Amino acid sequence: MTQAPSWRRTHTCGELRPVHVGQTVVLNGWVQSRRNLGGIYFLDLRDRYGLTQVVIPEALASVKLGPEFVLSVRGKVSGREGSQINTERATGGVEVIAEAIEVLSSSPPPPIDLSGSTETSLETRLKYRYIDLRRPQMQRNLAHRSRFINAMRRAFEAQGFLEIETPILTKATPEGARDFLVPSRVHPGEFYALPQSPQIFKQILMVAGLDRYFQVARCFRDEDLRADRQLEFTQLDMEMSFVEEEDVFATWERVMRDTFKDAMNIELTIPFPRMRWEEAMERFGVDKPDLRFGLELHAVDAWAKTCEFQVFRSAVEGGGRVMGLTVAASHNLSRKDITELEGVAKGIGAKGLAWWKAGAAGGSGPLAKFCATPEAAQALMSAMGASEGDTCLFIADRKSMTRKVLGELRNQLGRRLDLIPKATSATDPAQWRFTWVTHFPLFEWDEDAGRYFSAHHPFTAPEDWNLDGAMDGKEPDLGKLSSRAYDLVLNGWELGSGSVRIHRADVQQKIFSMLGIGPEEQKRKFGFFVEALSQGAPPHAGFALGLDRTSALTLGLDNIREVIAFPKTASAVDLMCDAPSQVDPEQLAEVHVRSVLPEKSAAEAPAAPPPTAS
RNA sequence: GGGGACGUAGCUCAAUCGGUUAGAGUACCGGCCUGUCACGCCGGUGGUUGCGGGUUCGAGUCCCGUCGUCCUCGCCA
Repeated sequence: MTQAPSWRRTHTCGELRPVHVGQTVVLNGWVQSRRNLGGIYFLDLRDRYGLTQVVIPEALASVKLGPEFVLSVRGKVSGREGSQINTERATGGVEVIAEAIEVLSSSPPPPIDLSGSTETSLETRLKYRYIDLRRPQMQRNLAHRSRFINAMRRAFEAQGFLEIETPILTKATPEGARDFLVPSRVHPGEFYALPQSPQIFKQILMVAGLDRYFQVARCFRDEDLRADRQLEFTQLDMEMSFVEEEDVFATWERVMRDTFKDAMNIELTIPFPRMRWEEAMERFGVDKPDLRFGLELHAVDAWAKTCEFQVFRSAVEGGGRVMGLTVAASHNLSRKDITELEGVAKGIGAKGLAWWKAGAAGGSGPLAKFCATPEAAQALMSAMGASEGDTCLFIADRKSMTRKVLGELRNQLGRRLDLIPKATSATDPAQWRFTWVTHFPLFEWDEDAGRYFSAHHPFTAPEDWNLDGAMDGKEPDLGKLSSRAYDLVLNGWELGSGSVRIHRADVQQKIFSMLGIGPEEQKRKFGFFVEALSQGAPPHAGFALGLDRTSALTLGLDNIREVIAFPKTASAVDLMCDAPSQVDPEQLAEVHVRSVLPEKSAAEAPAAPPPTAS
């Protein structure tokens, strides 16, 4: 009795080389393309590892083989000579002469072009994600992400960190983003929340003496989506005890250096620069500066205060700022460019955009008449760091608006004027400009709510443990307090954030009070946490890095959907499985929940749902 | 919640100022082809122009509504 030959592969589709010539092999994979020349018939078989050309002999030419059919091909490896060699392909020196073909699975023509000749809409890609993910580009993206995360894991383990899992079903957190709620079947009327981050748990792990924790943690925030934001996202979360900022920075710098080397063969230079939040805002207008180009903001308040231009003077006298950007003459910024930039500025909320073509003799443009004297012109050029013929752009407004507008203009000009240097090679470390931004404000005023909120989160240590006298019963200006929160910024993207934490129960309670959370509410929502802090909490600090963003950025992509296997659309829908969706009334009853739809939807509810496109 | 862009064949797109039977490439099907590798050549199938209403002699095109996708502001401790 003879055993039927197995369909199982002996090699992958990216594996065969001239050294295998003469061997009988079995390949498994998807039909990428067919080229039937009549007397000879070629087929490319694809799997995650590559493409291999298969030659179909006459005897097998009648087997129906459509694109994306899944095959097992048994055959002999044959060498290719001269012009037959495909130098574009790793397996191009060989081909497999098929002796037997088994169709493991068939397929209709795919709705997504897998040859790479046309770009399919994201909508179709997400609906048929299982086909989209067959594309080599997507497989490369996911492989890169996997390598990157695993390299980080090794780097943390090498530094003595323990990977510890924390709950997904947890307690709703007041403050911050909207929670996803999960009704409890066992406890009618009560809800779990999905974690916005493992924040409280990792701090408690420090209280528990675990000393060094990390986790690849899924986080959930029920807020609107963006190209760089999903409802659920992944962080490399960590926390460490008996440390301060510099210890956290040094740990992460080693991790990033090792990870970039390991996953991408890039030699990062460490340490990364540090700058206080105030410095970042003053020099770049944003808290996540792109350091790949200059074009820094210049303060011209002193000049503005004494000039004849009423808009500038009143801005400064009213407590605002006058600042500007200097665009080198070589960029030939046109009137049309300036008009467009003014549109951008107004879109953000600026009242206008003043400009001046710098010149010792007064220059030109709307500001020229205020620079009529050589002294005034010279002083403005000096304040703006401008040379003859440079174009200066000015915003005069409230401090925060001035920075915000110029920060955005700076970023746009960076792109429009091509100020970002091109990488000299794939492993050029100069294209990765990291920086730490430190000492963010502790609180931010919320106009609508009429109260202060934590700028980072309420567990962030203040720069001054005495809270500028608040611990002694005084009442400081909350808007002026600095925190020990920090961000890691790469090329203008916020990769992650963290802080030194409050390890003192009394300070934690004081912060809650400052946020308007009274003793009762504190006890109900954070009682267990404050109690933990009061029972031997070590000083500790931590950080969390957004892995979706980091994976995308290190692949040169600006949309995190390209590094997430099953992402959601801008309206938070999973197009493949059509989630969210209605559930059976029995299911709702079981968890003691009844839907109360908004007016409009409620009126439509009895009608049949519209048919979905098929 | 606000703003902008888009929605036409399985896929990617075109269709002038509102005017003939809505086209092309690709895919698919059939035929030819012995060295292709996005094979080539010939032929063919394929459309409720997202959906609903309106204006008009006439709507893919204009108007209103609605649904969906993308970007963005708000939001995202």
